[in-house]
Amino acid sequence: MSAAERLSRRFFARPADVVAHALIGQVLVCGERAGIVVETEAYLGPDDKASHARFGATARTSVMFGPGGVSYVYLIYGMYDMFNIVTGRDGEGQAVLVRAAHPERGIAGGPAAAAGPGKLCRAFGISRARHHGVDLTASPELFLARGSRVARARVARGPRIGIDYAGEWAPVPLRFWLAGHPAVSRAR
DNA sequence: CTAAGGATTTCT
DNA sequence: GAAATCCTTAGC
Repeated sequence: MSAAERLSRRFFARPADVVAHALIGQVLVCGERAGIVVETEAYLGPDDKASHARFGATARTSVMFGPGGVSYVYLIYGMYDMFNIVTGRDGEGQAVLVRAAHPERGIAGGPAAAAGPGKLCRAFGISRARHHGVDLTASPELFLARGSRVARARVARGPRIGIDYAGEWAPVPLRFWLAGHPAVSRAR
């Protein structure tokens, strides 16, 4: 078997909604652990009222305004890490949140171990302390690799979760998932 | 259903 | 400084 093909800068340099869709079916690798991405959400930049980028570049969000292909990991609700990938070009402030994965290798806890963004980080061992601001196109530990192709018809899309405060942006369908996969969040 | 939990941001 | 907010999960 040939070495896994790592996703390149070019892959991540596209708009967040394009990357979020294209990430479904790709392989997330963290050390010895790996799984197939089955749910993502796109955050389009400072104008997107649901995005952390809506306040501009702050101490927390500065990496969002760097080049695509870099990780953005933050803490939510005081206890859960969220794994995001910056997309687009330098300065655009776009990112994709990886919400769920199908465990493939090295992950304890069964099929549901990476169902949900907080559980995904725990299952893969992704932490803010060690994996924030990592270049996924260069890191030997944390990166994305090309998975088997997923037919477009199998990728569903709908509104993002937990962003009711985002006004006109709340209903915009920027969440993507593998249709019918058990690890995908239930819509609210 | 709701409590827990800590950081971030904005407001006074 | 203080307080409200928060892209969640586990446990009643």
